[in-house]
Amino acid sequence: MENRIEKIKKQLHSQSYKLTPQREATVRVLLEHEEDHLSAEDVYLLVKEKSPEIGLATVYRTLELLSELKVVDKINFGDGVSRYDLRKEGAEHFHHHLVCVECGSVKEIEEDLLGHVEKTVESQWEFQVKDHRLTFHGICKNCQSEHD
Amino acid sequence: MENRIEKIKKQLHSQSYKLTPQREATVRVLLEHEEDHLSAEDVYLLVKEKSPEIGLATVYRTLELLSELKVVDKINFGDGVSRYDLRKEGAEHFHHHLVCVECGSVKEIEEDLLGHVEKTVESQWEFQVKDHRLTFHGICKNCQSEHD
DNA sequence: GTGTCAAATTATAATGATTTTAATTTATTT
DNA sequence: AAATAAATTAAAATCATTATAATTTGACAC
Ligand SMILES: [Mn+2]
Ligand SMILES: [Mn+2]
Ligand SMILES: [Zn+2]
Ligand SMILES: [Zn+2]
Repeated sequence: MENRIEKIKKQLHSQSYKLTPQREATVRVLLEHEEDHLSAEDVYLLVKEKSPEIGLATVYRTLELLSELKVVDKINFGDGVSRYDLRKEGAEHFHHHLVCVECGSVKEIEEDLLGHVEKTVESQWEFQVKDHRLTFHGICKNCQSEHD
Repeated sequence: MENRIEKIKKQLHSQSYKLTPQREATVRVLLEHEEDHLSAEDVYLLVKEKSPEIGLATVYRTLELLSELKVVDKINFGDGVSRYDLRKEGAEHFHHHLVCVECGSVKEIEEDLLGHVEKTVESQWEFQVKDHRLTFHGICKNCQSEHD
């Protein structure tokens, strides 16, 4: 944890941003909820528990900043809000998601899986791939068993 | 064109919805801009050219309805608006997108490409895939040549 | 240490996309 | 033709996000 924060601090400094108390509190919440997909409001409420004086606008600005630095990825599952997802430690690309259309659960896939597909895209479509967003919609393991 | 509209009409009827003049006008706009990725507002303005009496709320409701029927897919490229994308004729799955981070252009890939990956997801993660969303972010052919 | 400046934050107001509401119109059934 | 349900309109409301103005913080110069 402290280790990850140190790294993020250095990333901020390298672009001459500071790790303010508000930013640190926000990062801590993100680290403590790494599996989740929190909205700005969600993050705000969680940060407020430990740092009640923080403002919602600051959380928004911090998340935007972390997004520019690629510390988090901003994603959208189609409900009306943006969600913020920490990059996995040392990950080159954004990870994938499995969204269950029955129960709404979201599972993560950290394996890349797209190496071959990206090579095809680069050669067939002459498009130089930098990153990807992949989400599968379907029935999760749980909901499958409940069905029959 | 008339052929596609007939099909959509039948899809609506099968769920006991009607193809009202407003709905037809909206579908026509979508068909005439199949390559584009129009926002609700975009669609509204285009429909208004031929049917000036239509209301924005109707366009929203129509797009929502078409989305439920899987005639269109609602997507989000990270700017603040939802965009509505017609399913390709007879397509089983949603098509993929190549978004250029330099110029913002969006290109479509109709080939599926994910067959193998989906098999892996089904067996390794025991997740029954129904559909997918895949977007690549990178440098388009045009912007590549301008670079050097 | 005190003054100065830029960056960051706060509280609040504004914006803009989308949804809801109430009244009206249209189409369908009796 | 009257009754009923579905769809639409115009307007207001909602809600996520962004902008604004005033205040605070922290680094640096004197
Ligand atoms: Mn995730
Ligand atoms: Mn498309
Ligand atoms: Zn499920
Ligand atoms: Zn480009």
